[in-house]
Formats: sequence, structure tokens, C-alpha cells
Amino acid sequence: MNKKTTIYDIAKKLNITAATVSRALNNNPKISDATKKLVLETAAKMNYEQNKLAQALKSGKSYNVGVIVPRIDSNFFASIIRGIEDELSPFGYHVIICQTHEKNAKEVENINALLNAQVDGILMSISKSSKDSKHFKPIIKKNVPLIFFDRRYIMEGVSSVTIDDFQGGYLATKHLIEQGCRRIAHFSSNQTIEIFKNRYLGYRQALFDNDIELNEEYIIQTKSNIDEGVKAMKSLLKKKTPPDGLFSSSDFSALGAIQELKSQGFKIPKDFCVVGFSNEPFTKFMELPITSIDQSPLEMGQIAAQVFLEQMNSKFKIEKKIVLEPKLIVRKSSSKLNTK
Amino acid sequence: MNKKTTIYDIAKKLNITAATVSRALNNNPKISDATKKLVLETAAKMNYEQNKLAQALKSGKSYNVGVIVPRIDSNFFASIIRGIEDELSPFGYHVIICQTHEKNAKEVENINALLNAQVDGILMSISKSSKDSKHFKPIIKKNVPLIFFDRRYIMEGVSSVTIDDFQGGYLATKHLIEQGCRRIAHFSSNQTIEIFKNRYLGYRQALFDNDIELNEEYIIQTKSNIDEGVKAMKSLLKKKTPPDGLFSSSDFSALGAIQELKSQGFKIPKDFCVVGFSNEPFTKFMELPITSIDQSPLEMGQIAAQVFLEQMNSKFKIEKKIVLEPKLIVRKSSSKLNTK
DNA sequence: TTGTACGCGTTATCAG
DNA sequence: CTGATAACGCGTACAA
Repeated sequence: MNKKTTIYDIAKKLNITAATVSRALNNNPKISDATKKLVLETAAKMNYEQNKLAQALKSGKSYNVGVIVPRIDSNFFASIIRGIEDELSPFGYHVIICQTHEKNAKEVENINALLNAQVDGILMSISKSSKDSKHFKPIIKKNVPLIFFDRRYIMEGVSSVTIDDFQGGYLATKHLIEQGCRRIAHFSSNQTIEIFKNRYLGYRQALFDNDIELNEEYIIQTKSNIDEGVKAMKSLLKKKTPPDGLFSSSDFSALGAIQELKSQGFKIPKDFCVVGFSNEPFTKFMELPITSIDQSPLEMGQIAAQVFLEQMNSKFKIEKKIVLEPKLIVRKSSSKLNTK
Repeated sequence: MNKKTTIYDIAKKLNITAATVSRALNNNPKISDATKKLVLETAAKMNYEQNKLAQALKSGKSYNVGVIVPRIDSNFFASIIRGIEDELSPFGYHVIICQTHEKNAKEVENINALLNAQVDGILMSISKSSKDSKHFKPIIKKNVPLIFFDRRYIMEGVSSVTIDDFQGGYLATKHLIEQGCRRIAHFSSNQTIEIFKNRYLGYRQALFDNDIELNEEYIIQTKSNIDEGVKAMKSLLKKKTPPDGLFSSSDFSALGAIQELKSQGFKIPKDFCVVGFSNEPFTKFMELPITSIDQSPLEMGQIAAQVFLEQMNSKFKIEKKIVLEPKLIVRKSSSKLNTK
């Protein structure tokens, strides 16, 4: 019913060409101020709105960027997306969300769909089951800017924004040692993912630097949820020499561990100290707030977006590897000394 | 460098027309199986990929839907978005995310931007500062399906998916009464927003049905955060006859209230019962888990998406007002009777 | 300063 | 069953 008004309609009304209208609307310097004004006014009067699709087709720019995350209903990724959206929307970009649910197949699918939809860039965090990097090749081939955040693949010519997970693991473990812990356990996850590997390596290095022997028995692979944390802690407490501290790569499994410790009568932090990772909101809400490592997801998203914008404004290929500093947030679950 | 192959390229190669190629690719019944096969094969060989933008320009369908929420980094909205994305992506739709940060101006801006980007539909929850409905008119005028979820505007011809907030307020309050509470306070929010109004009305009705007099002093307007909850509870406890129960429209202010109660030495649920709203993840993680009303956000998103799909497949305008049942999740913060 | 003419990639209409 | 041609709405060399 309501045919959208095009530049042709307004051209006809003014007895000029669509080309002139187009130029006037785009503020082309070669157009007289008089006609410019005239065009703008009648455009407004006729409720003209630029057809972005036509423009996109013509220019090749869609002003859409794709964001791929394992899932959106996690505070960490949601905050990153918020950061990206806040940073990009003032420049007219829209954010298209895709979830992988940690499945490699979904990841491939999403990438194809986004490329197909002609996005101007892809910002993503790889899924846990992502094994090789060949599905990223088409992105590179098409010269679509690709920026990894948090979980990345190390690739030439590709930018990334991560935190120093090694440092995160190191800080967490060193803190536990300073609290007097000597038998420190570690909940890890899929070691093929760089971030979990690095947290583990940081943990290891901190032990080494403080002359504490690594005990392989204390290292457990868990998924990031409460039940797995409970299970893992159960098995730890059955050892003949149970640990007296835990650095968990996940806040959720840290919480599970705490629940199990409490139910077995341990006093935290007196008998046992716990440090998580990610600084999920709930860690600070607990009656026993949990020490954790903050990854500044909001900032991470903002920076990833900035790198994208920089790439868009540059004729050259940019490769930035930005590493943010993790922050240790000390809370009651680990502060033996100043129990505040 | 890598010119994308178009249907012309493959037409040239086969000495046929682009039209034929297009038809073959779209599985048009009037094309011989022979050429169909031929086209598909060479298309694959030449790495042909349909240009969605051109198709969108031609057809007017972008296969993008816009989702507008106050903010994405809240479990409630993130879960809804997840539901929408899960439901829509199998049908080839992409989800574009916009945030209003509860600002009316941003809401107007987002709507315009989405319409401009030619989205096939808009699914949204209005911001708290959204005062009138005139910025929705352009959506209707352009015949773009509009579907509200949770926070809606009551408009003719517009579908919505909400929960029965009256019932939610009623259930929460009735539960408190059953636990023996007789002086029940209520934290509310902006009464111009339907959902908060209805929760209040449900609260009121439950009191009435149980012959408990409404005490205006017990009703406080708070924002949805911990500090405001602390503040509000402080003021309540200063009254000459303080309440013995609280139904809060927000889990966050409920948590603040609990913190204040504890710090003043109250035993929960013995001395005071608390019920929140939204079933935020943290409510279940606490050592003192908080009773709350679940709004099934995932389901809400899925249903909103289904209504959208239904609308897309229908020639007629559909108007569905779907109301989901809230679920009372009883936890320790209010279960005096069976303290489990 | 403005008009002419064409291309972006696809699909629909009308012939044949 | 297939070809020729126009159209979607916009931007831009080239010409005037």
C-alpha cells in the first residue's frame, strides 16, 4: 500500500534527475546549495528514507557485523556483546548475533550465513569443540575483517583481544599461596583451548616459583557447572592427602566445590581457600563472596569493536594482538588474613 | 581481488541466460532436469554463492529481524534472545540486537534504524521511560510485524507474549500469607509500566482475599538493584510496626533487603520472609536461596519467534495476545514451614 | 553545477 | 523448456 518514496519520486517532483537528488542527499560538494536545500526539504516532506539494501548492494557495505559466541545467556558473553554494540551503534553498524552452543558444526554454519549476508566484519569467540581453523579461511579470502575475542585461534593477519590467562592463573595461585595454602588443586577444562591451557600454565608457574611441587592428582578436568564442581571436589576430598586450596577455571565449578566443602563441614576460608575465574555476578552476591579473576568483558567488547573500526578505516591489513590484564578480585572465599 | 561469481558468470560458461541459471538454482519446475543438474554442478565448481543483498533488494525480504531490549547483559533478556535466536535461525533468519538502556530516545532511534535496514520484523520489550506509543506507528504503517514480549504497549493489531504478572504478584503474596506473614511489604517500580502495575495489583488482591488490610506505608518504589533494596528495607525497619514479609518486584532489590535484614540480626525465614521476582540465576545459588517467580524467558522468546513466523506465513494480520503462567519457585528465604 | 547512462546481482514477466 | 528484457533503488564515471 505505502510505496516507499525513492529518489526518483522526489526527482520527478522537482524536475531534476535522480542522480542530482542522490548527490544532494550525500552532500556532494558539486551541488549548489540552493538545490541541496530544496532536495533535503522535499525529501523530508515526502518522508523519504534511504533504502539501505540498495545502498549496500551498490557499495558492498551492509553496515552489519556478525558476532559469534558460544551462547548469549552467560554474563560474560552478554557483557562483551553489550560492549560491542555500545561502541558500534554510534557509527551506524548493527550487530547480528549468532550462537554456536559450543558445536563446531554450528560455528561453520554461522560463518557461512554471515558471509552470505555480506557482513562487514566478524567478531567471534571460538567454540570449545572447534578443532581446526579451516572454516576461517573463507573469511580471510573475502577480505572480511575477522577479530577474535577471548577464545581465539592464532592466525596470521587476524587480530584478537584476549586477557592474559597465564597471568590470571598465576595471580590466582600466588594469592592462594600467600594465604598459606600449600596443596592447591586446579579445575581445568578442554586443554586444546588456549585460555584453559594458559590458566593451567600460570598455575603451574606460580607453584614452581614458590617451590611447591606440582601434584598431578590435584588437577581435574571439569565442565563449567555446579554439579561438576561438586563431583570434582568430592573426588579430591577422598584422596589420602586432600588439598587445602582450589583455583578453578570456572566460577560455577568453584561454587560447586564450595557447596561440597561446606556440606562436609569445612570452614571457608579457614580450612580451605577457593578462587574462581570470570567474576560472574553471583560471585559477589553470595553470603560467602567468591574470590575471582575479572576479565573486563565490557572493555573487551569495546576494544574488539574499536579494532574493527580501525580496520574499516585503514587501507592496509591490520594485525593487532591486544592482551588485557586480568584483575584479581579478592573476596571472603580466600581471604584468611584480613577476613573482612 | 576475488570477484564473487554471479549467475552471469556461470551463465556465460554454459552459454545460457542468467535467467535460466536463476531458475535452475531456485528449483523452478519449468527447467529440465538436465540443465538443472548442469547448473548446480558448475555453480558448485565455481564456488557460487547467492548474493543475499541483491535478493533482498529484489524481494523486499532481508531475512533479518530486529530485537530491541533495554539491555542485553541481564539474564532475563539474554535468555529471551537466546530463545528467539534458537527458534528463528533454522529458518534462515538473523537476529539484530539493539539496546535502549531504558531511554525512550534510544528506542525511537533503534526503531528507525531497524526499519531503515529493512528488517522483516521487530520483536521488542519497551523501555521504562517509554511514555507514548507514537514511535510504533511507522512500524505498523510499513506493515512490519511487531511483537512485544514482557513489557508491552497495548495496541490493536499487535501481538504480544507476556506473563500473567497479576497472577505472579498474587502467587507470591498468597505464599507469604500461607507462611504466616501478616504485614507484607512490597517493592514496586515505575507504575506506568504495565508489568509492575499488575504485580502490585496481584499483591493487593491476595491481601484482600485474605482479609489483610493494605498498608500504604509498606509499598515502596525502588529501582532494580541491591543498594536500593538495602535503602528501602532500612526505611521499612524504622517504622513503628515493621513488616514481617516482603514481596519484591525485583530479585536484586530483594537481595538488598535480605542483606539489610541479616545485618540487623533478623533470621530469615523465621523472623521475616522474602520473595523476589524473575528467578535470576543467583537466587538459586545463594546459601540462603531466594524464593522467586519464574517467567520462563527462554520459552517467552521462543513463542514470540513462533508468532513472528506465523505472521510471516499468513496473508492476514494476526493478533495474538499470549499470556504465560508464572511459576512460584519456593526456596529457603520464605519457607518457614518445611525448612528444607 | 547538472544530466546521461550504466552497473550492483537477482528475479519476474512476457515471448517464443 | 529457455531467452530477452525490465525492474528493485542507489551511486558514479563521463559528458555537457
